[in-house]
Amino acid sequence: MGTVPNTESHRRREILNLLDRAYPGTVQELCALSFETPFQLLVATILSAQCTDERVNATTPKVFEHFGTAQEMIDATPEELESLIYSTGFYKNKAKNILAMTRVLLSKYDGKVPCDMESLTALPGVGRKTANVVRSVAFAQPGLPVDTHVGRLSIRLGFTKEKDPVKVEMELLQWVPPEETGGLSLRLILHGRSICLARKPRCDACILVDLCPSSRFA
DNA sequence: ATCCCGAGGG
DNA sequence: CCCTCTGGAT
Repeated sequence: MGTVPNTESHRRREILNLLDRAYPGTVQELCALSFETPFQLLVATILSAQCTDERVNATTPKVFEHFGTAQEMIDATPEELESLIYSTGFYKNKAKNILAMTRVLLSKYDGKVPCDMESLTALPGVGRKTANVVRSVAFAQPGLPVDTHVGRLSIRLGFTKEKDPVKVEMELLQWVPPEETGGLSLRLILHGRSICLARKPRCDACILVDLCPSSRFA
């Protein structure tokens, strides 16, 4: 037989292993958003657009104090919600989307968050990235959120040449084990924020230098 | 100035 | 595919 070792698949596997070691923990532990239910994670993720997790976590306790479930959220007025989430930015869109999304949850899903991709992305204000966060973190389902970091690092690491987030996701799903998709996304985000910066990647401090085709030491 | 776990509309 | 929506931290 003498199967020739697939060096590319080995390289990818080694990158996943190194990321696991550098950023250990379960998907739930790696997710920086604080939440208690799928509904709360969904709201927190909508709020996280162009906003730090830290600010989202400073905001959600006050929101969930009165509007922690779909049944409670439906009673919030747009103005009330807007003022509560104001500091997360895009507050008008976010408030409108959260309320519209809540209405659909109540009318179609008995107030519960669905876990399949089609139902999730059909919700107002819920795109593919948000749906993948909810699936992988709240439901422990396969899901690979591709944000700006995941997209950038995927190109630099030679995982893809695509820039479209959906295409990046599709390519990664072809070889990343389903149970590792959520964790990989979170680890790439953490690595992108701390080391593989958009402007000045800190290759000198990167644990992946030897495996990265874009390293300045490559 | 630039970045922070985006989504919808034209 | 481009634009818009937005405040806060650095």
